[in-house]
Amino acid sequence: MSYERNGCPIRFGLGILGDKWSLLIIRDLMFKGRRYYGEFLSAGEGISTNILADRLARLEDADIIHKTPDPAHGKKIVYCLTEKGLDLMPIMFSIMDWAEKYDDQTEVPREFIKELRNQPKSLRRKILASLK
Amino acid sequence: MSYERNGCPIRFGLGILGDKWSLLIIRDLMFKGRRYYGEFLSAGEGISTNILADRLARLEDADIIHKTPDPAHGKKIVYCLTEKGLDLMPIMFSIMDWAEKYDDQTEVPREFIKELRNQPKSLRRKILASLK
DNA sequence: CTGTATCCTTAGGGATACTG
DNA sequence: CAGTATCCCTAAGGATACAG
Repeated sequence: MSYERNGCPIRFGLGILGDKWSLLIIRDLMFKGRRYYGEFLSAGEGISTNILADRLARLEDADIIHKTPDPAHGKKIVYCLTEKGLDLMPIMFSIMDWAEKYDDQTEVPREFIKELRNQPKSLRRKILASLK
Repeated sequence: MSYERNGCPIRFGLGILGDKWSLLIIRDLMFKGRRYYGEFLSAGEGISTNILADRLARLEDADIIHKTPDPAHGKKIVYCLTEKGLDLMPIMFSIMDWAEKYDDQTEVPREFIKELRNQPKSLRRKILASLK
């Protein structure tokens, strides 16, 4: 009910963008080198455990993120962006551009983001993997 | 509470993207030639009058849209995008690209959208004004 | 035609305690 | 550490009637 997609790309996009938390999680994965449940939790945004777990599950269902057991630490679980998730990057960049122009509180993106932007897609994943 | 901006462009963007209706109204203004309250209402999305009025007011507060009395018809009111609103276009395009790639229900954007995309920004407004 | 006002329902989400 | 399970509360939003 309320809003079905039926062929509109904007409505489709709103399925992922149209809530308060998903895009922040994606941002953390994409630009901040956060990869663990605990890192999202303590990111200072104030998301609560149940909501975080719910969004992670939804994003995984939508094939935007992917979870794997951390090879290094036995217990931990690592989240990473899928191809589909990485392909959200142009949206992120265009939002950043807009905010940079119209929000005086927005800081200029960090250097590595500018750099990232100029790389071919194939290199972006490597750059992200080397973060932090 | 909950989520303040303090310098993050994504959080800033979520002010417009992070709800269910605003982006659909912007889409209607930007690509569908809808300009009147009544046209938004009967767009088939099922928005109700109070919500529509509220979103229009918010978008106007955010300087994304602008309302003027219709010079032609005495009673009507015309909504249009401001410069700031028009500058959301790259975000729209990037969402469309993503949806076109990953949503099999999404139809290829109509020809004029492709055309619009290739125009310099200065011409886009004119093209939009001639819509419908 | 463009909204307000009201009422009511539901979904989102915070807090907290608990589990594998 | 990575979640579930509750409980509860608020804000979002649908329906409808009414007003300028």
